[in-house]
Amino acid sequence: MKTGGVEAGRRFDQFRAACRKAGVKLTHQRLEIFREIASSTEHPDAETVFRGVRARIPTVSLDTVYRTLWLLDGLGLITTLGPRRESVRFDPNLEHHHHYVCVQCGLAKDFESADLNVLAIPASVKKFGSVMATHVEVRGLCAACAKKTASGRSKAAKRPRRKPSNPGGER
Amino acid sequence: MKTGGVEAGRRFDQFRAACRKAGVKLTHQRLEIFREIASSTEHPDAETVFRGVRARIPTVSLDTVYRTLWLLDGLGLITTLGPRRESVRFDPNLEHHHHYVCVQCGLAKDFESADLNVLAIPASVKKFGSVMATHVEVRGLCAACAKKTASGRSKAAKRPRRKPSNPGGER
DNA sequence: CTGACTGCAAACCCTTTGCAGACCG
DNA sequence: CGGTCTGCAAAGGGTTTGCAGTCAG
Repeated sequence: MKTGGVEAGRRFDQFRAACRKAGVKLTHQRLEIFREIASSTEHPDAETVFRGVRARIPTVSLDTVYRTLWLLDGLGLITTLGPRRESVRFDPNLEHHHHYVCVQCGLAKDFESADLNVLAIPASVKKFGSVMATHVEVRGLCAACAKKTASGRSKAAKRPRRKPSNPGGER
Repeated sequence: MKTGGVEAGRRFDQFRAACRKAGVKLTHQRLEIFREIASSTEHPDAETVFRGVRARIPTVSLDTVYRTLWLLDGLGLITTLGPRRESVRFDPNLEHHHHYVCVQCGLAKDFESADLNVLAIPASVKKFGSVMATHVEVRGLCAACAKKTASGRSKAAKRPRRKPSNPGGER
């Protein structure tokens, strides 16, 4: 399973260009780690990427994989799925509802919408398995963060490694 | 911010009934932990619930909070947000896309849909902050899990504490 | 050559678990 | 009273970091 050669080539160029621009070095490890994740149609975790890369570079270390993955994330070449490294969050709302999530602080708010409860799901999804529920996640910058950010950098300059925010949300 | 007294009362009754039916004891700690999460409009993590409960029961321990939260989850009185305690997963797909997620094994697949890219978001969401993107998450039981489960219990009897599945997805 | 990068191992944080005493029913 | 449940402390597992040697530019 790998993406077409042409597409892949374009992504590699993007990668090189991004590295150059960001002034980061283009190492063998980084190239292979990028290849591994870019060719994956799944959403691997670090360990999985690690195993894949290790097949070609037996000496890579898991930490390098982590470092590189976050680097790629910082360069905007990949993203993360769901909340970045956070603790599990519990939800007392049992109604069918949707979420607004702040991309910066992780604030999560519920909202309801009858329209969104009955979305038309493409037939192609059926091949993955049964459909039990659908849920919309709206991402944006919450009011509080917008205020804070207004007087500073507009892009997240530094990726928040651990605990990017207050888990409880606003309050 | 707390839910109305009447609503809250109903939820407490539900809680008591569920405990009785499940044969679990109704302890002071559990009651307070339930009160804490049920009255929260946020989606607190265990630590946050812990802090709230500790204000009323100074001797509670964080582990009891964890145990109780998972118990409530098992009883169907609360749910968790996003993937349960898993490692961070990286996504090389930068296009606007949506996800199919298996509730059992955590398999995550991408799918695209022009219709879903342009959902009408309720105006009420605006009050939370800016809207940058919307993303639909379809939950269901993937084909592989459905096959496995076919010959056994239909409900998840035991909550998978750690690493509920293979992070890489199918393959 | 030189600063950035890697690998190693130890540190960290969140979460879970074993055990003895406390408590619900 | 008996079986659960709690609190404590220690183990676990994923992720990050400090350091010295290595490599890209």
